[in-house]
Amino acid sequence: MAAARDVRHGKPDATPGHEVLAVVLQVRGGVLSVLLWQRARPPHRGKWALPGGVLGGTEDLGPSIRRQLAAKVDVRELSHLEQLDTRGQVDRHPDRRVIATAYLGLVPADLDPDVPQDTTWHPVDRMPPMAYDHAAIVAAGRERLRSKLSYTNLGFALAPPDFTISQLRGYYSAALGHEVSATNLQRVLLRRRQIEPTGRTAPPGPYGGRPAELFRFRERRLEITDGFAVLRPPTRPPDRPAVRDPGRPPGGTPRR
Amino acid sequence: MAAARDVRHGKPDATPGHEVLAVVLQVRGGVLSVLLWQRARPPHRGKWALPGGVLGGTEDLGPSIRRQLAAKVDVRELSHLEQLDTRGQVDRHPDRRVIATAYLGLVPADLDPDVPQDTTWHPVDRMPPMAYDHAAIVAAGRERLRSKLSYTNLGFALAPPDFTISQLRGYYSAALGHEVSATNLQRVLLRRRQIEPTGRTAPPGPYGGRPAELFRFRERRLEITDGFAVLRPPTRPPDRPAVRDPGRPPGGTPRR
DNA sequence: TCAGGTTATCGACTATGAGTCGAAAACTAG
DNA sequence: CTAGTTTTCGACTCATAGTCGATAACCTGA
Repeated sequence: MAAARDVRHGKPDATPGHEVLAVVLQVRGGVLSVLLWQRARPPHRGKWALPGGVLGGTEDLGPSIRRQLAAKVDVRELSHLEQLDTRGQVDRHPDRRVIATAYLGLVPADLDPDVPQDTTWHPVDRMPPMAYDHAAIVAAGRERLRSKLSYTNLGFALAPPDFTISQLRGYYSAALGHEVSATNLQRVLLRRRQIEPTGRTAPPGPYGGRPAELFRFRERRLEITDGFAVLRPPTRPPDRPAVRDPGRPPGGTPRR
Repeated sequence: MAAARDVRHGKPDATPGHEVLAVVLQVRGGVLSVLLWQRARPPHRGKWALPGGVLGGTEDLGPSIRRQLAAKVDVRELSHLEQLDTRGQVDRHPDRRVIATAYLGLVPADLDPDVPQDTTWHPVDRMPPMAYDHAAIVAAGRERLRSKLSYTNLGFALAPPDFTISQLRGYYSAALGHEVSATNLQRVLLRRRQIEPTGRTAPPGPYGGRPAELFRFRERRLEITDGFAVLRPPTRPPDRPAVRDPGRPPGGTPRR
């Protein structure tokens, strides 16, 4: 691979091109999936690629990725978009030098956005043959999501506006790749004041069962959960009234 | 500022240039400082800028920032280097479109690398007038350092090979911006197995006092501290299939 | 040599948040 | 009403972090 460098790029001082790409993730049917389109033309004909394209000459990075994404999916359904990293390997593109800035996009579960013919969702655990270095970029996106679920409220971007704890558990376990306890998830997210009950309930399942309460995220923009940094500042002064169990008002529990 | 866009950039489809920049941080005299050089020529003559420069035509991003840094500081003294983010605002450079990929570099305390005439260290809390958007990039670098100190072993990049807990406390509090308890720091880093005693001690201070034990970091490459992710996988006991099965055997899918 | 001052280390205690488990609640179907 | 199902919640345990004070190990000066 490195051997190809010297012969492949004729113009050493040519300004490299710049493209933007996006790893768009969604939990679909309980499985974390990524939006890919299949290339119809060389290079990498037939392989699957991330949505994206070359940066416009007067276009900022963020607006550019939104514009490119609009060709593959309704951008309004994106619940989150953040920059991932930038890759400049000389040989990452076979024809010419292209620097790529990758983004991570998220779509709430239960949505099924219209996509073009060449575009489909693929479970991240069963990726098709990928073009360029896009497989590595997807891996970076998964990792970013996984880690941010721990110390931010990013769950809001995976979940629809209202959800039960069971559903939320499904989104988290799909994104994290391991089982998540519903009890613990609820307690943790309530304590962090990320979610709150809506007061309504979801209809019971086919076999009955207690109807699940519906919750929502208090905030649908990214916030880092404070209080989880280690080596905190010394005893934070009486700034915060010591968050007490926000869950229930005094007389909450039903009869006996 | 946005009003200037349309008149300033004549060639809408011109390929933008690409540069790399680095926020190089070091704790100097107990104060977190950043390496800056003063521009001798317009634009932004006299203002201070981050080390960096345009990306070579056959140069990867990482090698490029190392090459550019070599002009300002001995790169071999860098204890850490990682990509920060990429900025493509059309008007971030007054003359032409330049996309910048920023890096975060760290130099261990107690080193005093040779730097050119135009280059000096500046306490991050007293920044001089900055060129371009470099002030914002420095802020991003500080934040990255601060946050990674909490959940990685990045402290190794701030500290010299051997150090006392007191010294280490100084590096951490300078980088974090608040006091850090030596007792707690030692216990936390020992438990995470980030540091270990060398068996030697440092000479006592001018007023005597118990000589401090010397410690070192076990690993001088970045490692994320596991066990601090919230919502961990379920206590992985001895065996356990560990395989998630979205579809449950007994029940069917939710009713319709 | 010893008393007093200085700095580092360490153990004990407390606080907080997370993981586990099982009982009870609230439904459906027959 | 009973049996089966699913959700909710309290009580417990565990792990890690923050605080405080006692003790150790060194210095200087009388």
